Amino acid sequence: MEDVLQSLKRGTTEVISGDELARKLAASAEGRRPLRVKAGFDPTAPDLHLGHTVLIQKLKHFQEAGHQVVFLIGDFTAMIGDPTGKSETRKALSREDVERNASTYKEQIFKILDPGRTEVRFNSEWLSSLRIEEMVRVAAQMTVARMLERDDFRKRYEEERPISIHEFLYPLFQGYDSVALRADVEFGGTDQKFNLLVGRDLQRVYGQEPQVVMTTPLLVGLDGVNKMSKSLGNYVGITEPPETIFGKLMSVSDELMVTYYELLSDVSLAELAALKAGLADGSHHPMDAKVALAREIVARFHGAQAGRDAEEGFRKRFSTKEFPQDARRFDGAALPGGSDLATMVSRVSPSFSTKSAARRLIAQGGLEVNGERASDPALVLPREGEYRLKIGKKEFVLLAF
RNA sequence: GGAGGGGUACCCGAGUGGCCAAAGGGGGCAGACUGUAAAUCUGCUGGCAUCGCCUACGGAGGUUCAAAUCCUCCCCCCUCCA
Repeated sequence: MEDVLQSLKRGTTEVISGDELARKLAASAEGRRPLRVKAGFDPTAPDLHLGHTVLIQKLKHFQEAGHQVVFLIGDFTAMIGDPTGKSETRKALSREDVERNASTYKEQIFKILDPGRTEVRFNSEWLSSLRIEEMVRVAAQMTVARMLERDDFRKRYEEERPISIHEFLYPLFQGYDSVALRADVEFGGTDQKFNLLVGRDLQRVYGQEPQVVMTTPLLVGLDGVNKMSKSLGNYVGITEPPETIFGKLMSVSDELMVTYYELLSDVSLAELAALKAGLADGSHHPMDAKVALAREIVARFHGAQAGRDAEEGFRKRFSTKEFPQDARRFDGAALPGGSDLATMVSRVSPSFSTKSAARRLIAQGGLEVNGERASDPALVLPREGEYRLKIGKKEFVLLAF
């Protein structure tokens, strides 16, 4: 029992409260009633990345302990707009958009979660028909002063930046979701803490036992500074190709690698401690540790074989500097006659898509043709045979005439 | 309803008639170094091209030999007072 509790708490930042969780678990075991564990997601961005999986891994742990996961898609709350920071009004999603995004979600989360123990719900189910009287009742539970306790609201208020009224509704609706779902536990990132606590308050008002609130850390993105997010481009998407995931993970700093081990890996706490010790005294090479991590993550989403293949491809490409077998092919016939290197690169590479950019790249020594650096942008290659192009650091293309 | 502040390149932010394709920082890209790390150093960072040309400082007009900078109208954002 104690072991279960510890494993469920592992990796969380905060549990409010641990005692309540223990009590609920005990009651659950006794009454053979699984706990309802809720986590909410925004339907506008169905591309999950590793940052989301920190939380999903936790849900999985609950599932493995026999509990019921409720995967809530906030389709209604998304329609009124997400209050994070900017004043960009979200365009309303059509029913079809939401449905499509939801199925993408399912496809992705079921790489980790067990579909048989996962309930997928939409909050429009109860929110879109919520009577205005009911809404007033909900809103009456909250004061402006308390809202302003929330970190981002307070900051914006102090800095005299605008806060719209509807942003105040967001936490209320999220809390109401917990009432509607009769949640026993709610998970969220640490930035969700306030919202999660509102759920407790509302549940009390509705005569329910308050949910236990569990928060997970926000995963830092590949840049090592900002939280992982798609819009910042510092993410690893779980549907990305194996070699992309592998390559991205290999390029993180050693420091960040340790963080990733802590939050993403399945290695035990003991193994993790051993790893850290090894890194510290130099007996374990950081790159080996990084390879192992990358392999594990790739395997999680693409299978063990894909993990091994990605590792091998990576080693060949970068350690032995071998031209990759699976390099993208580009048909030389698509190039205009008499194309110089700059024109060629601009047509072939999505990263250097203007002639100016291509010219700069080449002049700076970022292009290799058949293993030789080619630094004259005006050079014209004979239109015959095949050329192995290395464009910049990461792009390999086989150009064939 | 009234008063004031503001919209500059991917982002932040300087620039108030020519020396402005626009300081500085961040980010990004490339090179060196490496473990395709990180840190560091160096260079580049609107487009097309042989001098040069085109596009660009919220939008549309105007003044001027010359406008991000001055004038007019419009759009948008923010703050304060009521």
